[in-house]
Amino acid sequence: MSSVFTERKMARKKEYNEHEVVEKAMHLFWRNGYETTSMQMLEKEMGINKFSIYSSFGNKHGLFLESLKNYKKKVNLIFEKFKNADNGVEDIKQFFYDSISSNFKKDGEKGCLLTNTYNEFSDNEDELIREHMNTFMDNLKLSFIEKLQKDGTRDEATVIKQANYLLLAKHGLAAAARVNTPKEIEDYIEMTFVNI
Amino acid sequence: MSSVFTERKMARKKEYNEHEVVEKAMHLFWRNGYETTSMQMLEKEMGINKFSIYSSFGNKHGLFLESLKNYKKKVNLIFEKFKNADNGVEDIKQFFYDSISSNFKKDGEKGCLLTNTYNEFSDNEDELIREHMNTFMDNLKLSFIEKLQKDGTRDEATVIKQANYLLLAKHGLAAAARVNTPKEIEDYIEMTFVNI
DNA sequence: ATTTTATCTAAACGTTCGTTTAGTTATTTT
DNA sequence: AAAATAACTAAACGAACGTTTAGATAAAAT
Repeated sequence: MSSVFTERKMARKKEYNEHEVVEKAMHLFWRNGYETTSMQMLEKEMGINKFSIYSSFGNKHGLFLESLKNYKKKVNLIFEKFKNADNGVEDIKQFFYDSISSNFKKDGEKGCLLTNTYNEFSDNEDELIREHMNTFMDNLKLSFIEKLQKDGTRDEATVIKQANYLLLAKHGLAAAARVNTPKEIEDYIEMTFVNI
Repeated sequence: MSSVFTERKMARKKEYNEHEVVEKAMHLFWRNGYETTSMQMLEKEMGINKFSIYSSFGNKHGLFLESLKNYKKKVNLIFEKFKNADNGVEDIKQFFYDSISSNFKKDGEKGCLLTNTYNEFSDNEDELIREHMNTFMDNLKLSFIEKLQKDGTRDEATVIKQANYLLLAKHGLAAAARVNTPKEIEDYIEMTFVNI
């Protein structure tokens, strides 16, 4: 990744790896959300000084954006698997399972970082964050539509309606994953796909 | 309501009505959440001085609890209608519609205050808040179970599974109502009940 | 070997937060 | 009318926030 700023000739090596500290920051943001995570907590979790954070990422907001990008990379692995699969609606269900399995509390993480962020910033005018969220949601919806069109014989209206339904279900699922057990989530996914 | 503290003989009348200012505080908390709402904003919205807030409600947390109670009163009107109805599963669907209709953006409110609070405090150790949330969720689930048992011929396992499903759907719905349109929400509710 | 400069630590910055206090005003009690 | 006191205004409190700065350290360039 290297610094987000223009590279200069270096006089002293960085004692930390930027990718590693972003990974740690991401997990902290994931556990606590943006506002609740303080620079002091980040300093401790990332194991580097505030100055180092600022020189590498500009400010807290810049660090959060890098954390989001880092999270998106992981999500994209699942998303690519989903798009490359070829079992129609069954792929969507599998995608739900794959998404949720990564949403579970390895070390206190709650739900999906992207969905949490979408909710935390829903009434916020932060353009950069909204851009991240909207492209993510749009991509998801388009993929659902594509899968639904390829599979079975749905008319256009049904495809749109079911895609909307699945998008909301996915959103609700990620929110619910914050407070429900894997078993409850599993039942929910199965129920969701009975009528798709 | 009167003050949350013991009543004393008064030397000067309060120039505000406590119920009215709680109503205003509730709407502000609803729009912004607990942490994002500052005492300064509350002061302005409620139209009274900080001192008055503290003498009436103790602190920000006390004011929030009063706001939650106030919100619950409104929710309970819908909830009572639901419990007193006698059309089985159809009542649950109507309850979803009734709940959601109150979640829409009259003046920028986002979703359901109780669900928002449940999410905002999900990793918080605040006993009083958790108590509010848990009793609310438990009551909801019990009511769903009761309705499902009375209606049709479901076995015990199916009742439990469907009640869990509906609870998650309701939770997800309230979260989704923050960022989706009424039309999308309506489609979602209809889809939800196809296989119940 | 000396100079230069990026990175480090640690302290301090100005704001804003929730909360409290000091002093004034208005109403009740004597 | 005077005394007592609850409710008011406005200023101040300490703590925590995100951010910046001053000075020490270490590696590259000369």
